[in-house]
Order: sequence, then structure tokens, then C-alpha cells
Amino acid sequence: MLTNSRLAYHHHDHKRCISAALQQAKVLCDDNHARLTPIREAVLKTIWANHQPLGAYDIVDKMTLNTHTGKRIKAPTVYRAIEFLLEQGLIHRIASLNAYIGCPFPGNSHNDFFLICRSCGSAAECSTEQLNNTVAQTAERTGFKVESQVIEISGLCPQCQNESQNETFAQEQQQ
Amino acid sequence: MLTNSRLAYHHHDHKRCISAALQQAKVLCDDNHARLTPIREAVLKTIWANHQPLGAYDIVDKMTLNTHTGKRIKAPTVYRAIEFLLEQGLIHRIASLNAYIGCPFPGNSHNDFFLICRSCGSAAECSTEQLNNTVAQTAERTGFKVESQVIEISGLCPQCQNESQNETFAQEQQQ
DNA sequence: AAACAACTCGGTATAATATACCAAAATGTA
DNA sequence: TACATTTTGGTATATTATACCGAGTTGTTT
Repeated sequence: MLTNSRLAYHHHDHKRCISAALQQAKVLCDDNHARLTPIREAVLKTIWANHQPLGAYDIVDKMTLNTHTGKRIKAPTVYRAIEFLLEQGLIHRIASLNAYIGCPFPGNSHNDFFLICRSCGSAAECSTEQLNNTVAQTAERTGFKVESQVIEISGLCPQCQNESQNETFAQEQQQ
Repeated sequence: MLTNSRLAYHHHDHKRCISAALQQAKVLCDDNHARLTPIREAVLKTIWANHQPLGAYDIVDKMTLNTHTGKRIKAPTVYRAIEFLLEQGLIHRIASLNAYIGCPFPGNSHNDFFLICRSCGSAAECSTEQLNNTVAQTAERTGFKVESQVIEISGLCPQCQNESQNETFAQEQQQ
């Protein structure tokens, strides 16, 4: 299984995630003769600030703060960058949240799905042959021809399961 | 496999779908001591006008037309009805389309997925143990605890595949 | 280098989807 | 009937996303 779930839900040196993402983005855009302009790179970096899907207007706000000029970056500018990054496969849109998240495996063509923790908000991207095959086979049984898929699973990540168990335990002890 | 794909994509007596949906809704609301008011029923009926997911404001427009009084039904009224119908499991929200579709199997607790045809816009609802198990197992391999899932598959339904093949054939004949 | 085309960006306006809130009406219950 | 709860009508507003235009920038051709 291709996944970044270890990193997504656990404490780690996130600077390395960011620099890896930016490095991959540069290489990939270079290969595609696509221009990773300063704004596009800034949006990508903002999205990669953590492993939680980020709304377009959250990106607007964060980027405005980061300029330190007080100059507001407008929504269309951000949306244009988002569009570019989606086209290049550098980010994904999470439809159930109207939010965007960095792709840890850009370049690899992959049908992916997302495990979104409702507690901490972090999302891991995964891809397995097994799930893709099951989707394809299941659709095929109705004669449907799959072209793209949105699979967004909500629940509790390993970390947050532990925490909620600890809370339950603490509550029981208090009684 | 539990699915309405035969009906969803093929010509059929759709009045029976509508009346069945309304009948089931009445029974289910009665059981739940929930009130299927005229507005809620009208919204449900509007959503069931066909097998294509319908946007909230499309519902507003259609219902306004149906009153024949020219009196505009306001968005909050429709959204309140939608909220109720979602709670009762009578409709589903299609996140990737910001649209709503009638549930053919209300009452059955089921994790479902949707096969949405990009050509005709119709969507079938399906539920299989196999896909649900694969999702659960796959998530479990990362330690993730599944609570809910959004699975929306886009592509071509059997009917539209035939039509596009015919078109291709016709084009080839012309050359 | 100059001319041109293509692409990118800043900015205004607006579309599309969704919710907060309050008061009035309808319904259910004591 | 009196009261509480639920539902609806309506205004306003929040949130997400796009259309459009003109200015600036980059890349390409001459």
C-alpha cells in the first residue's frame, strides 16, 4: 500500500515534508514545461503547512499574513494557483470538505483515497491495488465504466483513538 | 449487490419509483415519529423527479414553478427540508456535485457508493459487502477507524457507453 | 533588440452553495 | 384552553468559486 499515513498522523519533522514537496514540484513542473511561479509555490507551501486539508479562503488568509505587507492576496489569484496545482497533480481537492491537500506522491499516476480524521483534521492519502480493483470490479458488475473516483473516508486516526481511550479511562478513574 | 443501477440508467416507468419512494418515506417517518410535512414531501418528490442528483437551488426553482402561484420558495425552507430528509436517510448528498439524490433503500442501514454517469447525469446507488469490507480492511491496515465514507465514482453508464460507441462507429463510417 | 504571442497576475464584480437568526404559524401535549 | 415544541417564512449574511478585463510578465520569432 502506498500511503503517507505514518507521517500524516504522527509527530515528525514536517519541514522535511515541505521541502520534499517543493523539490518534487520543481522537478515535475520542469519536466512538464509548466511554470511554478512564486505565487504558485507559495500556495503549495501554504497547503503543505500541515497534513490537514485547507480551504481556499484559509489559504488566502494565511498568505496575506505571510506577506507582512498587509496586502491582501485575492481569492481569484489563489484559485488560479489551485487550478494549476491540481492540473499538475501536486495537490488534491477533498470534495467532502471543500478543501485542498498536498499530494505526497506527485507524478505517480494513482487512484487514491483519503483517510480523514474528524478529531485532529489530518488526512492521509493511500492507494492500494486491492481497493482500486474492488471498485473497478464492483462498478463493472453493473456495466459501469469507471473514469475517476472520489473516496473520502472519515473516522479516527490511530493517535486520536488512543487519546479518546485515555480520556475514557481518565473519566472512569474519576468516578 | 444492493443497487438500483438497472432502473437508474434505463428507460422505465419512473412514476413507480416516485410513488414507491413516497410510500416508503411515509412508513419510515411514521415509524420514527418524524413528520413528513407537505413541504418535505414536495422536496422529496422534486428530488425524485429523476435519477439525477439535483442541486439545492434547482430544487428551489422547480418547486417555485410547481406552486403555479409565482410565490418563490426560499432557499432556507428547502435546506431545512433537505436536512430533515438527510437525517431520515431518505436522501443522500453527493459531495462531488453539491447535489442531492433520493435513496432507493431507506431504512436499510447501508454504507453505499454512487456510480455517476458524466454523460446522462444519472446516478445509481450501490452497496456491496465486498467493497465495504475492502474499505474497512484497507483503512485498518493503517490503524484508522472508519466511521463514514464518501465514495462517488464517475464514468459512463452502460447506456451512454453504447451511445458513444455508436457515435464512434458512425464517425468512422463517414470517413 | 524589437515585435509578437502566450501566459500570469491584480482587481472588481458576481455566481453558486449554505447557514444564522428572528418572528409567526402550525402542531402536539398537558 | 394553555403551553411547549416544531415547522415555516423571511431577511440577511457567510462560504466557496468563477467570469471578466486590463496590465504586466515571460517566452518566442523575426
